[in-house]
Amino acid sequence: MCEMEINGLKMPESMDEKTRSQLCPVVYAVSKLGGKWKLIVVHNLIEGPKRFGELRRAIPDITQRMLTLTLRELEEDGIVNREVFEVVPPHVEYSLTEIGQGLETVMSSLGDWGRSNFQQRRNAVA
Amino acid sequence: MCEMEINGLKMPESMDEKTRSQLCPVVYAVSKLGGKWKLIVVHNLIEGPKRFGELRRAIPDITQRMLTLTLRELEEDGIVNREVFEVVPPHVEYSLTEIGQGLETVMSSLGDWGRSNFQQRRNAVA
DNA sequence: CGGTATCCTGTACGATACTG
DNA sequence: CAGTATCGTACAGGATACCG
Repeated sequence: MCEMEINGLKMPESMDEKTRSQLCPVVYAVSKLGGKWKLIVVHNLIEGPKRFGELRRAIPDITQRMLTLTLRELEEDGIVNREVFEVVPPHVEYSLTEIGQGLETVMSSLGDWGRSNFQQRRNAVA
Repeated sequence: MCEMEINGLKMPESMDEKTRSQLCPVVYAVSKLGGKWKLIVVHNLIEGPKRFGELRRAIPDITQRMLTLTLRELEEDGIVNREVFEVVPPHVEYSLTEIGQGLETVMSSLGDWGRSNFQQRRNAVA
């Protein structure tokens, strides 16, 4: 289940359970996308590039600080691109890299699940 | 983008941005699956039911306490089923509910992304 | 075996103020 | 506009011990 190939080689049999589980692609993905805001920010960039302020308005509960930190980490992980236009007033645009766009199917399946789960549970109450 | 229907009705136009964003299915999904361990646990139940101890061994870094708490929350959210066999020694089995199984596509796309991202970034270094 | 019950801690996150 | 810089804290999560 948790196979992850490294340079075309499967994980060696000798590898212990712990290291093994840390190389699981799902575990790996979760480690990159964990935290309170990362998926939300990615979600908001799926449609196309957005400026800092646009993201801020689209995610009302996020603080300026957390938006900055989240974007920096996503950038470091090669998920988000940051483009600075040297004008006054400053203009900075964030967009998904190729890797980031690879998350589109994740986001849409997550959205599908959210919708149907929401429905089912509402119906259960009603 | 963040449409979520309630009893077949779209969100009213009058709803403000904040409430609106909280009804986004992606935001909803993330709120149910956030935290350090939920997706990992779900991932481990995709293949089929597992006992408490099996989960514990499959996720070496999780503490007994966090596994319990995580399973309880997943149960409360209708994602995981808990079945107790009244024998000695105790035997408890956890499995995915129908809602939980709906996460299969999420998990597999997440796994796909993890794999390819992992590859791309390794190749970039090499 | 599959848990609770306590106690404790780190850090992820928030609030506020300031700036190029 | 798009950020840092500081400071403060709640709470997610860990360690340990004990139990039916």
